[in-house]
Amino acid sequence: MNDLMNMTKALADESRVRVVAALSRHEELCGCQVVELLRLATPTVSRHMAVLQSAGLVQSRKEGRWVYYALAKDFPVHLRAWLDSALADAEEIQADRLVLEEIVSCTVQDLCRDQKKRKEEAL
Amino acid sequence: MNDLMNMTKALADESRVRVVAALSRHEELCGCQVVELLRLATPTVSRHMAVLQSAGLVQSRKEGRWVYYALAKDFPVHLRAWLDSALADAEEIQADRLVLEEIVSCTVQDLCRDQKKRKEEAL
DNA sequence: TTATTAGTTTGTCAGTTAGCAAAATATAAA
DNA sequence: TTTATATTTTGCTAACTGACAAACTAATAA
Repeated sequence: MNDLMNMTKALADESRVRVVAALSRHEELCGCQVVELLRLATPTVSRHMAVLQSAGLVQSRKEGRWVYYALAKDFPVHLRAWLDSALADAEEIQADRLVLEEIVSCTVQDLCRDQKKRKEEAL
Repeated sequence: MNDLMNMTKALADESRVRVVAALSRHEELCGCQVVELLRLATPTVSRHMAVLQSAGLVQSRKEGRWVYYALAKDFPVHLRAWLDSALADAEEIQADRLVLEEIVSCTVQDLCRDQKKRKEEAL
């Protein structure tokens, strides 16, 4: 029961569901790409990813300075089916899909550089 | 997306998941039976059932003084499959099953009478 | 080594939520 | 009508959660 509750609680947040939906289509996303998608502060995103990981819904691997996230290999099949059908025509997810195409069309290096620039301009 | 989030938030509470699991096996349960199962204060249970209903996971009908709850007719199929498999051998749910057998073995009238007695003794 | 940078951890604040008691509502029984 | 009773609503408190900034870690680059 505890395992299930960790999952339901992880899914009780819109940002985290959006990440799961994104990973359902994109195989792997690195931290800065998720930051770009959600447009939340880096620490907040890090927290969200930690919650998803400790719930067993997401796994990660580290490559150099970057952390790549993916759906857990044993992501519950029925859960995925439910999410897919429930989100099939959700506007927010469709918008995310467009943003994601942009995000993955450039290298993570370029993406990080752009983010840094934006952050500096915001001061 | 909003519909989905209402569901995930409704399921992000152990008591509410236990109720859904109970209704997955018992077709209909009245309010006092749910109180008996969860052993929470009546107002608390009423709140939980309201959350489940406004999420569209549970429906209710009123019969005299009693309110009977059931899983919503259009309860998402894949969600149900996920919950069933995830809770198949959860200890808490197995314990609930035994309690439920007791609960449904007497009439709601008798159950309410017992609850009233217990409440008076607690003063 | 020193500087840079992707990500995490910590501290704090605002908003949300589960819990109960008490009051209110609705329906049946006397 | 009055009483009893099953459930809901309201008001309150304590615990939890998401957000950010600032400090910290880990790993590459100069």
